[in-house]
Amino acid sequence: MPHRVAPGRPPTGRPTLAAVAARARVSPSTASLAFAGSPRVAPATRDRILAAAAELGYAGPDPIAASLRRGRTGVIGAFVGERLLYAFRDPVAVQLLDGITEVLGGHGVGLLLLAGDAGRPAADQLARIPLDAAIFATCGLEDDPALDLLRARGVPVVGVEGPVADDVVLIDIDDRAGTAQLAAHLHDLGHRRVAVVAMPLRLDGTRGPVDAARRARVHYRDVRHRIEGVEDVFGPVPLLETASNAVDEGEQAGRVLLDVPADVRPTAVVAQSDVLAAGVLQAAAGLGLRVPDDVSVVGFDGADLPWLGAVQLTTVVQPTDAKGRAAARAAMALVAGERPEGVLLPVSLRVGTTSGPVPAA
Amino acid sequence: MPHRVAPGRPPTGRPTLAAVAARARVSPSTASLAFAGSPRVAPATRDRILAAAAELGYAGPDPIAASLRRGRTGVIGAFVGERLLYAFRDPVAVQLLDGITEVLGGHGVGLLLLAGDAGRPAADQLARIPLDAAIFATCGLEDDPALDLLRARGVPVVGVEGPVADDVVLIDIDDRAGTAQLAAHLHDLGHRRVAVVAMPLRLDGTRGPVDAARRARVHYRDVRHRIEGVEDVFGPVPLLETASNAVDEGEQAGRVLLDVPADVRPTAVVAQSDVLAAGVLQAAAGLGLRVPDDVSVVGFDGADLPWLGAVQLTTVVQPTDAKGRAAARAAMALVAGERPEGVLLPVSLRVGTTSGPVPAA
DNA sequence: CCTCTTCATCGAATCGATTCGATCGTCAAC
DNA sequence: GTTGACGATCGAATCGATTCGATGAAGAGG
Repeated sequence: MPHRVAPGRPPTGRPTLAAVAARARVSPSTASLAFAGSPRVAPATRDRILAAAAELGYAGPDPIAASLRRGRTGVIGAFVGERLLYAFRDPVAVQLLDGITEVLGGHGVGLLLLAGDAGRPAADQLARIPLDAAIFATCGLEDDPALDLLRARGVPVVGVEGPVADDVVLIDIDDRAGTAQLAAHLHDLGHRRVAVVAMPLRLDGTRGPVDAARRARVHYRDVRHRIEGVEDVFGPVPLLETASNAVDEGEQAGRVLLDVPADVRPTAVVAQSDVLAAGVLQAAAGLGLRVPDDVSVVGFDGADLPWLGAVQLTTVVQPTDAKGRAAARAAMALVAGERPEGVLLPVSLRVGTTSGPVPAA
Repeated sequence: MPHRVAPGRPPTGRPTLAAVAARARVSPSTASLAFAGSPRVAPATRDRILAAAAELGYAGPDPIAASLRRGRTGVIGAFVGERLLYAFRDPVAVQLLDGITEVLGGHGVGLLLLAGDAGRPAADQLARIPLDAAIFATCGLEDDPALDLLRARGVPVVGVEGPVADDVVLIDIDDRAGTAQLAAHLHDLGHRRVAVVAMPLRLDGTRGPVDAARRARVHYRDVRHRIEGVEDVFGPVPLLETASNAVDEGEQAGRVLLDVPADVRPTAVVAQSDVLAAGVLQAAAGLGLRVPDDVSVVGFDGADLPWLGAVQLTTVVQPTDAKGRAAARAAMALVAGERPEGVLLPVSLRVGTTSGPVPAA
C-alpha cells in the first residue's frame, strides 16, 4: 500500500493561525478576531493568543490568505507609461506619484509600479499580480491593451488625464483652457508668430514637424488639449514634436525652431511642459538669443525645476500633487465599492520673466 | 426554519475557473492546466476551454487565489527610506530603481514602493501587503523595525549597501576604497585642508557640523564608509552634515564651508554625492570662487546631473544600474529558494575639471 | 427561581485556484 | 488476444485565513 503523500507546495514550516489558536486553546475564528483587533474578544483571551503567537514566532495572518478571503490585496497599481527612468526624470510625474503615495500610505495601501514598456505593457505582469485597482498615471491611452485586461479582470481603473471611458474615473485638469489663457497672454503681448514644442503625440519615438495626418491622430489627451488651447487663440500653428518629455529634447526642438533668420523665427515658443521649456531656454541661450527680448518662451506645469535656476518661467500652474491625491482617493473609493465622481482641477496662469512684448520688427 | 445564507464576501459575479471547466465539460484541474499552458492537455481540449472562457468573459485564473496556492505573489517590495518625493529627486535612487524594474519586469514581477516615512515605515502596510521579497533600496538601517517584521514573516531581504545581517543578501559597492582613491587624488594635488559635506548620518533632519559623538553613531553604511575613505588619507577631517541629499542642502553647506577667510577655508570639498557637490559648486559660484582655481570640489556617484550643465565633476563612478539589476536578481533568486551570494561592485575614480592643484597660499 | 440579555467563543462554509498521483482508454507490439 | 506503454484527464487535498449566525454561560431583572 503506497503511502499517500500530501500534494501542493512544500510546507513552509511557518506557523499558521490555526496552530496559534490550538496553542492558545481557542478556535481559529477567535484567533482571527483577536488579530483583527475586534472588541468582541475578551482581553484575557487576546493576551493568551498573542502570547501563543509570540512563542511560536507567528507574525500575524498571512496577507495572501487574507487577501483571498477578503477579496482585496491592499495593492494599487500605477501605470507610468514608458520606462521607469524616463517617468522619474519628469518632475511632474514624480510629484504626481508622491501625491498618490501620500494618500495610499495613509490607508496602509501599497503602490505597485507598472512600467508599460512601449506597447506591450507587461501583460504577463498584469495576469500574475494581484491588484485592487489601477491608476493610469502618465499614459492615458484609450486603446491601451492593458485597459481591456483590467476591465476583463474587474479591476477598477482611475485615469489621470485619460483614458476616457464610462468605467474609468477621470481625474482631469483643464489643459485646454489653461493653454488658451497662456496663448491669450502672448497674443496680448503682440505675438503673432508662435510655435509649439509638443510632448510626444504617440509613443513611437517620432520627432520633428507635425503634419495634418499626425496632428489628427494625437494619442494623448493632455497633449491634444494643450494644442487645442493654443489653436483656440492663434488658429493652426506650427507644431514640433519631441520624442520624450525631457530637457535635451526641448533643446533640440528649440534649436530647430530658433536657429533661423529673425524674420521667420517665431517670436514666442509655447512648450507643452516646463521641462521642454527649460530645453528651449537652453537652446535660446546657446544661440545668443535673449529671453524675453528676442523670443518669449512659455511652459506648462508650474513645477520648480532645477534646470531653470533663478529664471521665473511663464507657465500654467497645475496642482500636480492635488491631482495625485485625488487619483488615489478615487482609487480607494472604487476599492470600497463606491462610484466616485471624476474630478476637474483648476489651473492658473503664472506670468514670469520669460514672456514679454513682441520684439520690434 | 431559517434559510441558511452563505457567509463570506459578497459574490463578485465574476466567473471562476470551475465555471469555465464545467462549461467546457472538463474538470477544474484540466482547465487549470490549460491556462498554465501545460503541454499535457490536448490541443482540442485547450481550445474548448479557452472558448468557454471567452464566452463567460473569464480573464484567466484569479491572481490572488493562485498566489495563495503557489505561495508567491509576483510582487517584490522596495524600501525607499524617506518620503517618495525625496527619493525620486535623487538621480541615483531613480537609476537604482530603474535597474531593479528592468530585471523584475523581465520576469513578470512587479515592484511595490514602500516609503518608510521616518521611523514608522508603514508597519500596517507590511502586515497587509503580500510580498515575495523585499529590497532595502536606499535605507540600509541595521535596526530598522521593518527588517524584524519581514524576518518574522519569512520574507527574504536584499540590502543595497546595507543593512548587514546573516539573513540579508548584501549588494554593495566599495564606498570606502572609492572615496579613499578620491581623497588620494586630492592629496596628490597638494590639498591638506579638506572638508566633507556629508549626507544625513541618521534620519532626524539634523544639519551642521558633526561632533565626535554623532560621528560615532552614523546610521547609514555608505555614509560611514565614505567618511572613512577620506579619513584613510587625511585623518580626521571636519564634517558638515546635511539634512537630506539635495542640491540646496549642498549649497547651504557649501556656503558655510566656503564663506570664510581664505586662510582657513578648505582648499578642497569632498561632497558625499554628486547632488551635494552640485550644490557646493553653486555656493562657490555664488561666492565668486573659481573652481578648481580657488577650491576643488569632488563628488560621488557619477550620475549625470542636469544641475551640472557642462561641468565635468571629479567624482567616483559607481555602477548604479548594475547595482539595481544585481539587487533584483538576488531577490528573484531568493524567491526561487536559492541562497544567492552577496555582490561587491567596483567603483572608479573619474577626474573631471572641478579638481586641481591646491591654490598657492 | 425562571426568563431575558449580553458577551465571548465556536463551527463551518467559503474565497479560487494548483498539483500530484491515479485512472482510463487507445493503440502498438508480440 | 494479451500486455505494456503512453497520453489525456480527473479526484481530492490542500494553501491560510475570514465571517456570520449559532451557542453556551453568566448576570440582571422580575
